[in-house]
Amino acid sequence: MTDDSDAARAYCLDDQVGFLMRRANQRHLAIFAYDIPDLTPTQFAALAKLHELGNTTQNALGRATAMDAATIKGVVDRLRKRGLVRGSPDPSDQRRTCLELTAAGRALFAELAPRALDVTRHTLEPLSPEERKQFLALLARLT
Amino acid sequence: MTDDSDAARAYCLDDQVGFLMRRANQRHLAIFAYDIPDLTPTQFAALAKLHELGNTTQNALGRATAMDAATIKGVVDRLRKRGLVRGSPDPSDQRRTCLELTAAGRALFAELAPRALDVTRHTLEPLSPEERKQFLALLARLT
DNA sequence: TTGTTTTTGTTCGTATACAAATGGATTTTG
DNA sequence: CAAAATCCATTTGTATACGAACAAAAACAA
Repeated sequence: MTDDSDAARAYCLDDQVGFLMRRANQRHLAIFAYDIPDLTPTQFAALAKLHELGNTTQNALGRATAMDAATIKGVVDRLRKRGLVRGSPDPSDQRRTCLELTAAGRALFAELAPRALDVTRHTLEPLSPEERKQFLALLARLT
Repeated sequence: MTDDSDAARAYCLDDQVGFLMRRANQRHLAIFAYDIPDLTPTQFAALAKLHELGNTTQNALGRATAMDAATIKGVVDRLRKRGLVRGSPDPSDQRRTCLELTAAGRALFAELAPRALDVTRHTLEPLSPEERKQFLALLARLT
């Protein structure tokens, strides 16, 4: 005899999207860390976007990689400290720092890109090719 | 004329599962924070599992909620500080602390459970009922 | 042109996350 | 039983995440 509400009795954590997404993400992060011990997923994302966009502003890179200003700052700081990214003042806007990949940054990205594609493959491995397409299409609509 | 590897040219961050999952999770977390400002998702997960399992050990609760020992400690500490969870030493095993919900914890869970179900609904809102089932089924296989 | 609003980058505070190391308690094993 | 392995909870260190506040610079408005 409980005095729980209906919802309290009906609520099952293991069936909630949030919990499933968190666990799926944990599994993905473990795969990433195993396949690419060199960088964290966010650091690699910043590297990849900087490679894709060419020179960019720090906050713009943050928006392109879905990180807020405070988060992208830390990520860029660590990439700069490792000599993978370089910043120079923007003459047309004194607030901005223009970011670009260093030679080492480009080289590392070229080395890691194929492994990053493997990470995606390994993450989706439990699904059939058809299911992978479905999953990615549905997932993209929840962003 | 670039000297990029094929993979470096083929790599598109926005198409990678990891990036999509991270963004879908961000959207979900924003929905959660809006619908349930009282607790964080992890804190609520711990509350819900403790409600579901009854009295439990701290590490066992961590395993049930997919948090490692260091993470669940912080979560439980904050729940205890707010008087939602109470701990007592386990007489049969001196290493353990037995956790249980307080009356306030049970009351808060009963109040929040229906809203937590709304969070799941809101998160999956962009999908049709059929697509939601598919998505959850596929997602569960990636955990 | 002056005053308002935005944007940029930074800092602070809080909350996950997890690796790694620790000390104490329990269990397993030889 | 004694040694080894395991488990519990904790601590330290690093890395996302994000809200909030900030100063300086730029864009915009009246």
